[in-house]
Amino acid sequence: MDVSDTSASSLDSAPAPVRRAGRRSGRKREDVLAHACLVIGERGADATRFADVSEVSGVPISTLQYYFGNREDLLLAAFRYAAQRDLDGVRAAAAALDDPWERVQKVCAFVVGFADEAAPYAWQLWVEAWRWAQRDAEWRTEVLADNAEWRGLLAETVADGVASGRFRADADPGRVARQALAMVDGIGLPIVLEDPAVPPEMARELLIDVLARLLLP
Amino acid sequence: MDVSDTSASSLDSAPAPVRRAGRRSGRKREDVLAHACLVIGERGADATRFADVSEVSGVPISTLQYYFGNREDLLLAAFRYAAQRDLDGVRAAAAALDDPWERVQKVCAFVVGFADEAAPYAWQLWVEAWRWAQRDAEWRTEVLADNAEWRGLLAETVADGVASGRFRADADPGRVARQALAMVDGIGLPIVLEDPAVPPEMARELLIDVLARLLLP
Amino acid sequence: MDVSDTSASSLDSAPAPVRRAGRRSGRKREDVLAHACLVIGERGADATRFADVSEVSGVPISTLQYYFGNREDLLLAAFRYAAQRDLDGVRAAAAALDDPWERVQKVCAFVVGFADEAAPYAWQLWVEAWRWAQRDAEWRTEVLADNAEWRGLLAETVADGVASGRFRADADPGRVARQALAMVDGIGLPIVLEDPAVPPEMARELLIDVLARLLLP
Amino acid sequence: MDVSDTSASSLDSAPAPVRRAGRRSGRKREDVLAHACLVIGERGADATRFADVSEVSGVPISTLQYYFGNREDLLLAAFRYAAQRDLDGVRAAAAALDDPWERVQKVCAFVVGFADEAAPYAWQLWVEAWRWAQRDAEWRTEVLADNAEWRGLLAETVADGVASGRFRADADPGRVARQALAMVDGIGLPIVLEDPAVPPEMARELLIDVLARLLLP
DNA sequence: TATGAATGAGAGTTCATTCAT
DNA sequence: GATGAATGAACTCTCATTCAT
Repeated sequence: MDVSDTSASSLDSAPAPVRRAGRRSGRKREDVLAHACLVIGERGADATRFADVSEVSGVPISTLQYYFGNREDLLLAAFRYAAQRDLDGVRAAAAALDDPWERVQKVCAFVVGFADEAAPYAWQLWVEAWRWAQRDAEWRTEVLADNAEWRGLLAETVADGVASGRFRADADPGRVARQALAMVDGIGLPIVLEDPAVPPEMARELLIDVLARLLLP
Repeated sequence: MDVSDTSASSLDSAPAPVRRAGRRSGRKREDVLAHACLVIGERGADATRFADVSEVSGVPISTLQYYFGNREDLLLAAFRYAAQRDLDGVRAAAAALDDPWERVQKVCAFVVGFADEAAPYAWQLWVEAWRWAQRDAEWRTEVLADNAEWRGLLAETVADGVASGRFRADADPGRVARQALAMVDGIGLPIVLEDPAVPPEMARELLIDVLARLLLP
Repeated sequence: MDVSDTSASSLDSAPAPVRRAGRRSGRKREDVLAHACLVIGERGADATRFADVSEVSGVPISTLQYYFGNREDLLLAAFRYAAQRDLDGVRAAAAALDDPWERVQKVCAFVVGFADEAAPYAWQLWVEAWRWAQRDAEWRTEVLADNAEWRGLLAETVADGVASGRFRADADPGRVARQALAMVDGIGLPIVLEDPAVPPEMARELLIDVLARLLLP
Repeated sequence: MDVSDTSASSLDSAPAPVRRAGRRSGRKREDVLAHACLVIGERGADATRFADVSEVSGVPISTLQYYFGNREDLLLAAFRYAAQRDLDGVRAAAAALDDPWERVQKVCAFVVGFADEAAPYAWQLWVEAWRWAQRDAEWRTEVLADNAEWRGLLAETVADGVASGRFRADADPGRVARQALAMVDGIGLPIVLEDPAVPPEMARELLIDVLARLLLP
């Protein structure tokens, strides 16, 4: 649980920033954010100090403040970065699949960490974001917008499947997307807590079962 | 968002402790915990200071420490208190219902705050507990045990319904309980965030729809 | 260095109170003081809390306060107890010796811990007393009086030796007593610090050498 | 006994830092340490709070912590500073004297505060250091090293005197140094306590008498 | 642009002490 | 006479932030 101890495991393996930003400073900024996400996932947002991010990213504290201003601004920037990155990732992964049923499963699996492409600490960052969104308007906007993106992604896929006849004709894309998202969020809980009563394999199966009842003819 | 400002709204309406404990200190202890739960729900556990609980409950800081020792121990005690209280509440509410289908709906509705008997901030406390459980073994144990209780409650009801023929004969109580719980946890999210895309009434309907597909013949 | 850890070594072996006080409470009081001395020697007076003495002696904190009043009063009482006990001890030990030269050595050896009769932590308690005496009038009085006792004891012995011809005729009892006491106090330092440059055996020899130069013909 | 009251007497007369360090912070750091030594000497190390040093030195508490980290580290740094300063002082004073006998007296007189060059509270700081050294390994190392320096200084001087024939030919520098140091430490006690039975002039004379017996032919 | 130095605000914790029984 | 409950005071320490360079 200690960042400095896990340096060998995950915090050092910050995924290389996805897009090659033009400006050099943008490059460094993204690097910092990727590291910040790791710290947030590891410690939790409330417990994430400038000092932590500084230590992990190698960037001096005052430089972090120069870049991001507030501590809270840094946190929000990190969440925005992660949200975008995850969305980019899942879109890329989904685009490679033709079958709507497989696409739905991929999208759902992504957040919870089933998929290999899943970003580290994706679900933990989600929980952190929820918490802040409950109490901060700016975060709330951000989270709701992100939620809408995911919902749209799912709805679109569902609509595809309905159109192609792969899914039940009476499946309402918007409704099912909301239900699927809820299932995903809910089934993620025991996974992250490593609840022995709901091992990952069972969780996946239970999730897919619900999805099937909602979608498959 | 400020506790002292909202004192008129909810923080003062600490629910009267349920059982009249024999010891005077036990009485006061529970009172403090009820108040602490309100603060935690309002501010979040990380942001809950001794000073906040002291102010809201009227008990001096050093007395809080005398009672609970650590700040973290206070937090954990509050969660334990809330978990037990909610469980007691939902059990009482469910016991009054004969129809398994209505019982299932009542139990599910309880957590998310649909039901009138629902404890204040029940869902917020849940999220807080999840977060801590991710990083603290003691919390994890507590949360998993509590999860098991709810799962058991649901499974039991499902089994009743299957036995009475109210539910589909092929409904596996354990499986459905896990799925229902996931759905409840997941659908709570947009409710708490007051996501305009998923208003409470829709959330309830979407939840019940899934439950119906899982249970009803 | 931890009291609770050394419970097996020394803190439990509180020497049985010397005199059989008439009152039962006096008995318990002495017992507490003997324990308090151990804690003071182990931790230092400043770091000696009511809680420590309570834990070691088994007497509740409020009872300690009921007995001794202030924390400082407890400390002072403990020092008085130890000082008297040590003085009683060394007088008894010295009385058993006929030869003044042996008596002098016995008295000197007592404080530093050479002698078997030496009380536990005698020297540590001395240092603690010095420190407090520098800043507190009451302690100062106590320490000076105790110093005078030891000086008198030594002077008396020196006078005996001079009278009996065992010591140099020109040895001034008062002067030599002061010098001997200084030597004792000074040579105790490396012993307590376990200075490898001045092992106990060497310390004893160096001390006796000086005494010999002062006293022997 | 109160620092704020005695500000006019001694605490304001912080000796100007000896060497003009290059860095500005080094300058300020030394200044703080000089002040800290005064507080420690006045109050005792255990009773020395950040607030005291802050008030006397005019440096904010958080800055003290920024400089030294811990309270204990501040204390240790202060002792190191004082030890070095005293050693430098006595070496300078001794270097000015040709006669070994005078040099020995000067060195011995220094610690106890006879000499004019003596640092304020030198002996009090010694006692504080002893106490901590009994219970803390780091302090012990420091104190033993410092002790060794003083012993070496004395032994060197004795060897000089023996070589020059000023001292007895059979005087063993190492032995005599140990004995002299013990005498110095021991005779300092009544001086600091202002024991009326051993006024400073008598203490000095008693000390020199012993030294003479050890060294002079 | 980037960074080290410095500092104020705030929090947890310890501990002696008071009070009621 | 003896003891548990309760509480205020004091202190250390962490951390975000400001300022100067």
